[in-house]
Amino acid sequence: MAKTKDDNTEAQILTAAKTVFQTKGMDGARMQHIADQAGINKAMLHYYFRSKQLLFEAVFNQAFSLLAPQLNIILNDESSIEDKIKNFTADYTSFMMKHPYLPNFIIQELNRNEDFILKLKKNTGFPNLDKFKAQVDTEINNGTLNPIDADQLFVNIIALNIFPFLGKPLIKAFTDKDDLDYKSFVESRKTEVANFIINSIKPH
Amino acid sequence: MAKTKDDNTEAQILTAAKTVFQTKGMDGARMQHIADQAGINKAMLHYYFRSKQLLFEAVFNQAFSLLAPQLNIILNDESSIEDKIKNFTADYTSFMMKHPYLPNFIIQELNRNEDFILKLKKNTGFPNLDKFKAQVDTEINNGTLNPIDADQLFVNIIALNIFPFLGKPLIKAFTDKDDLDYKSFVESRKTEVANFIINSIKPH
DNA sequence: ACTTTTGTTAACCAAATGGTTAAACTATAT
DNA sequence: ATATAGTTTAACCATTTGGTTAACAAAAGT
Repeated sequence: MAKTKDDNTEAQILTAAKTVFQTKGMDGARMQHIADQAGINKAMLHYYFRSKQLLFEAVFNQAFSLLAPQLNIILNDESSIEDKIKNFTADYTSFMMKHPYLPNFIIQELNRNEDFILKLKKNTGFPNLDKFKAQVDTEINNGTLNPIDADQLFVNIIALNIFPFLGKPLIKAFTDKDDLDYKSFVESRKTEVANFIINSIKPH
Repeated sequence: MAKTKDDNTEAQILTAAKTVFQTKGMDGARMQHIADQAGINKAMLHYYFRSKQLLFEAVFNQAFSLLAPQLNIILNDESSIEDKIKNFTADYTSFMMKHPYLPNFIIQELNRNEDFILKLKKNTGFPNLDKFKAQVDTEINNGTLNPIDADQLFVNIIALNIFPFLGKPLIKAFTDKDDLDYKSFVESRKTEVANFIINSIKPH
């Protein structure tokens, strides 16, 4: 039984839609498949969400709203850059190990429809780099950080953390790991990645 | 006249199919769209490639065979790790700026069908990490490299280089860049990324 | 010349797909 | 109890989609 114990039908639909959209993508997902997964009639999907597009958007927005708070660890926290990187790397990796389809889903759908992110950007709570950039510049002036462009550093941090979830099949093949090996490989990145970054940007 | 048309209908189809599949993905691509793009009748697609699946595989294999030689820069070249990283970062980024849909296409389709990479792995010329790993270990023993797991280093290198092409819409939104800004941002990564990595792994 | 093979097209087809409808069922309020 | 509003279902519909067919055109053998 894929059916979760949700009392209301709307939530059941969302749960099923999340599973199907995140694994198949918008184009690969089928309304009938979502209905089957939720154990209800296909007409209910339209009764509650009107169209595939609107159901998809509900799922996408929910997925994105899970991601944004994760980024605020690195963007709007009060600790030092070094601590932020350590915390973000550990927290983000833990979080994504629980939601492995999330990164690929978001990346894939944003690439499919570039206009889509404009709507998200209008939301309050859309991640903002201002504070992070100011802090990086301050620490560079203090001499506690090697000179680096804050945007570049930010991209490096998220690249190192997100890529293992995007490129899992590729990395598994290149490094000859099975699923279990890969899990512990990612697990060890919780500290490895932070050390790798800090080693590069901290003077010594 | 005889040359332009007769010579390469098959190639015209492949070119059109490449464009459509790489931008829309397998599920989003339409045979009619590919035929229109190639300026030919839809039945020709089946005449030359039998099915959507086989046409897709032809495109995918061709795309993957473009990627593999790029990786050999870092895997099977004779230079030092430091030079390899510098060369790979510059070359790979230049190459991907010319084929911006390639990374996302490959990642997306490998995630859609995990079995797919098993076929690729059987090909001769599938990237192999053995030499790279041995070299990393040697340089660590020589004291010319800080201790690091070769698999982790490899993933870090490709993550930092590939991610800007996968996450372009996301990064553009976070860092508030238009397409032109983004292009020069990626351009500067040709050296930034190499320096970032080398700074982390070279003793000093 | 003519026969065979290869390339090309328009028309067609069956299945799948997102979406609709009208009727039936359920709970709630009066 | 009965009317009302909300919920659910099976059957249906129009369109899209990958794929086929049969006839036709152009080379290529012979």
